[in-house]
Amino acid sequence: MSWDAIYRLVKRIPRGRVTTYGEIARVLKVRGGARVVGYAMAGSPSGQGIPWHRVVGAGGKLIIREPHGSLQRRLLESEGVEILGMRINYKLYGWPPVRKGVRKRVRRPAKIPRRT
DNA sequence: CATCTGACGACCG
DNA sequence: GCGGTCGCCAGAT
Repeated sequence: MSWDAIYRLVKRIPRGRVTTYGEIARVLKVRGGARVVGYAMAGSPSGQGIPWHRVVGAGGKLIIREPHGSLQRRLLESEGVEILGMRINYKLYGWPPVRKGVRKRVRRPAKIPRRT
């Protein structure tokens, strides 16, 4: 897994929305899971428009320690994301990375060949 | 090669 | 809901 793929996905997060390390890990099938995604973000090259601040912990928790924590907080608030304590209302601001045009199609029990 | 350290997350009490 | 544990794995030492 190249971190580049992670960065590309993060770039797609719209302003005012957030997603989680775990989500990214699942969608891109990162071997190391969420933790490695966090590691990738920590090493994300600055000045390349990567909105790292839009990536939060599971459930919308802000887990970044200082000195970047407060920065993330500021950036998010400037985008209109409401922060309560150390967390965000993920139900409201969460952005699903998955292309959900593809809803899970429930397998119809196909018509039972009715014998007469 | 052995250990340690995380911008994580699921679980459990 | 909150803190503690444990599993995860990629670098750093």
